[in-house]
Amino acid sequence: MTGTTMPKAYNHMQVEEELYAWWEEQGFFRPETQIKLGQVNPDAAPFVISMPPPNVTGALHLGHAITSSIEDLLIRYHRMLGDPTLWVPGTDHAGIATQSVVERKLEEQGVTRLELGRERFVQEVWEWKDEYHDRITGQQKRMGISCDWKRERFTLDDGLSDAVREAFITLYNEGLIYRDTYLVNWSPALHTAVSDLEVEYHEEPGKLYYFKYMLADGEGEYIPVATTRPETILGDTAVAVHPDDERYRHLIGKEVVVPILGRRIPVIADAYVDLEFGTGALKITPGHDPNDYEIGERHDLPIINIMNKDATLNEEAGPYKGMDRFEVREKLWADMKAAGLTIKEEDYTIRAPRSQRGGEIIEPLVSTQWFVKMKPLAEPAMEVVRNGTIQIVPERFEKIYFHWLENIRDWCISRQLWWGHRIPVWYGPDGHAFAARSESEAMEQAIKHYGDAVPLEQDPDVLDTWFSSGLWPFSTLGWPRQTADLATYYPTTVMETGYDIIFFWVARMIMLGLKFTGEAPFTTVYLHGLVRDEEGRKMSKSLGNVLDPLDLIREYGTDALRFSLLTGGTPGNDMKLSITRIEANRNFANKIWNAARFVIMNLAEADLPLDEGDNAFATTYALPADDALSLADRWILSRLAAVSGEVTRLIDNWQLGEAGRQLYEFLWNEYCDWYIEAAKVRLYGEDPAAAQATRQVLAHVLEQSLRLLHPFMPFVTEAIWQNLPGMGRGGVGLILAHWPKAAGVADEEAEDAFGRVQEIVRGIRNARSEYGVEPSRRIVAQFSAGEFADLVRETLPVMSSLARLDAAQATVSQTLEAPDKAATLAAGGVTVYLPLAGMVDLDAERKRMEKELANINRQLQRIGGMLSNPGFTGKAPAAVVDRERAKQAELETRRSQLAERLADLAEV
RNA sequence: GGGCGAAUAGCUCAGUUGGUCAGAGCGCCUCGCUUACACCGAGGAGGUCAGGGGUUCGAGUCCCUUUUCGCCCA
Repeated sequence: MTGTTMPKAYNHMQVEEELYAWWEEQGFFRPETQIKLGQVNPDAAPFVISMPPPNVTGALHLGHAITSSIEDLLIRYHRMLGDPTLWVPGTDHAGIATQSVVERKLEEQGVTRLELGRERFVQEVWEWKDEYHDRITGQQKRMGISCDWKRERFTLDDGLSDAVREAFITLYNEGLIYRDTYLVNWSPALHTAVSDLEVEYHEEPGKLYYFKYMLADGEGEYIPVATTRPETILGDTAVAVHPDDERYRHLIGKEVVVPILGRRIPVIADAYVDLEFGTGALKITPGHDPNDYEIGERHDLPIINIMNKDATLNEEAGPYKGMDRFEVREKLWADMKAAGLTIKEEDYTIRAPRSQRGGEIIEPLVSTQWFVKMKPLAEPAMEVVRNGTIQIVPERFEKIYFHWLENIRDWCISRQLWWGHRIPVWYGPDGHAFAARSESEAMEQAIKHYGDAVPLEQDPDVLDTWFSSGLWPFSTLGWPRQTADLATYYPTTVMETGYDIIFFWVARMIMLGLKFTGEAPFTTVYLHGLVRDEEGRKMSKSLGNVLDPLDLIREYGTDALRFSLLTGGTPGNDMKLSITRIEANRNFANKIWNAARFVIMNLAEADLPLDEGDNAFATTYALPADDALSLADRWILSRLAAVSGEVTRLIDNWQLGEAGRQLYEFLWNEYCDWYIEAAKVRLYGEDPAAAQATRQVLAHVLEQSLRLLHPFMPFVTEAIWQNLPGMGRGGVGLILAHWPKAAGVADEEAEDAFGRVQEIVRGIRNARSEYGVEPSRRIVAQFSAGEFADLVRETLPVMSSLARLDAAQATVSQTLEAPDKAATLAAGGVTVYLPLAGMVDLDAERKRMEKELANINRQLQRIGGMLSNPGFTGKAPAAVVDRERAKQAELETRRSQLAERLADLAEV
């Protein structure tokens, strides 16, 4: 045994950054390198992922970490399969989010955006972007992601900006983009319109205010009305009642008087009114409520806008002009109370519309904005999912996807911001709009239109960030230019992201992808759940409870974090972060490290032949001839084949977590706990050929397992692999090694036989423990092994080592007269006597065996019931019935063994 | 109001064509510094798989229903 340079404990800090730099420098993340090195079949269909671009708002959180973990797993897996693999990274300018953080930062310095002016402000944001971009990519590198940094994009890059303009102009020319004055969601804090999706509704305690709408011509007659927003009374243009409502029918067509303002408005009938709610009469404010807006359209009601962009009231509010809306709510109500117009207030839970970004109350406000007509885009997007061109995983999200698209509304895409893609529209003096790629192009159009050059002014607004993100899968590959990348790598393969942006992003990419490229932008949508903190709270972009993955990486290592995120949950379901789990997975990395240390220490002197395989990337340690294999060797090889097949199948079926868990169990519980321990016997034994064969199997199984584990834990596996003698020749990394082919057939005989060995060893260990035998003491065992006598003889050295038997004193026979004072156990089809001189209490022994016997009888009864049921034997698959029969036979053997022994004991 | 998800050992969670599926990690109890690993090893305790009904030879696993929690949409 020689030494190794591998330290006793795996030190992730020592290897991760260095390995990452090496991978990147070698170009391993690029498909070009795969092709150049011959690692890949250049004609094979490429595997491509467009990375969901993180916002350049701030630091990454665990949501990004899970995205990185899953996507890198898929990328590494496919690269190892030999597919040309491309992962396109990038970042998103995140209009509202970034603009508001920079604004906040400036405000802290005592400067406002308006003071600075558009140009200088945007410059500030670019500086912010540069800083955070570097921070973000730095974090991603620490996560170990193997994306092609040379193809990195930013949504405001020139190329992507071209794509945005191209998309806008195309839609505009087709009439799918239009400008209109409409009731939109207005953020008074950010001074911009936002889309429906950017409004979140929160249930909050509020009040329902009941008051009197006095009839204009009645003697004190009034209609009672209830509202949660009294300030909107000032913008009312009607009061609506249900046409069938007996209470108010006689008032339809009459007029009522708006409190304080004294305007006269009509009482109208509309079936929208809910008879049960409030008083059954509804005040209508078309200018400040979406439902009222629709009712207003139906009845041709005037729209009165009472609000300024900052949510103070305007001159339409009469005496309340200049006051904030919430102030008015109080003041107006007080004034109405004084005027005797109020009835009552009651507590009421309101659904407050709040900005997804800043959390402020959103006000519905009429304003002129740009919209995308969605219906024509939605239909094809539904079709590609319906017909299977795109598969959504987990499938249940399809329903959500369809529901949204079926009820889609036009998309408000203009934002009154400075940070983003400027709307490519110029206006002539009369307001005529020209959509163009540049001002000069707009001028050409203007000259054609007006017959002469006129001063043009570009629309000051920018586009919704998601408009550019919606083009991401193809804009990053060069579109609208017909580049080689676009031809080769588009459509992409998998879109992997969180389910929370299925509407914001996924649906829009599908719609825009189909529209502009004629193809679905990817074939699979894989949606992961949200990572929550330990209290189960959502970790969201600017909520504040974000955990920096870097802290976890520093403490536990990237592999531990990745493995935890990958195996900690199931597809599409949220996951609470469990620190103890990360710790456990750190330990797992250490476990593998040490298993490898052990193997390598024993390998160093040995001359290990290689199995060249199909090519250098498949080269692994050769296995010894079949007849040189021990039972344990055959067993672990059979297990490796099974696990390798299962892991492959599970990844292909998107069961990434389950695949990881199987590897964990295989490596820890089978390879380390059983195989390595069993291998030590032959490794340190007298027979050099046996030792050599064992080394080969140890090395082979480890090497193949590292490949399987690499996509889950890239660093520790690569670090170990680089230490494996003979591997990594020619500067190749595990990162490019080929995925293990479903090797060898299952060796059922070996699995059955070794299973018996395990049962016997466990039985003996259990007995030792129960009798309190000192761990270090070697004990005598006598096997009455029946048909398994040969097996027991063959594996006696291993069992002796694992169960600390005195091999020299052990006896093995087919049948054996039971010794008088011995603990007895029936396991693996054999009876084992442990003559623990002076330690065996026969009464206790009897009790123990009776208990076990009872347990066996219980099981036999259940199986007997099943097997005697013609329904079961007739209908269940033969394999299931056979398995139960075999189980029954095993149990009957054990029962008779135990019964026999009990009978013996009875005579003592 | 509609839809979806979750409810499994003290805690965090697995369990995908219904037939060793009653599991893992952590925690807990007993031992142990055996030359890879104490970031470890061995043994052990612990759950009527939320309640009820149904389908089936057989159901955490499918259907219905109730309860609790969470999310999405209106």
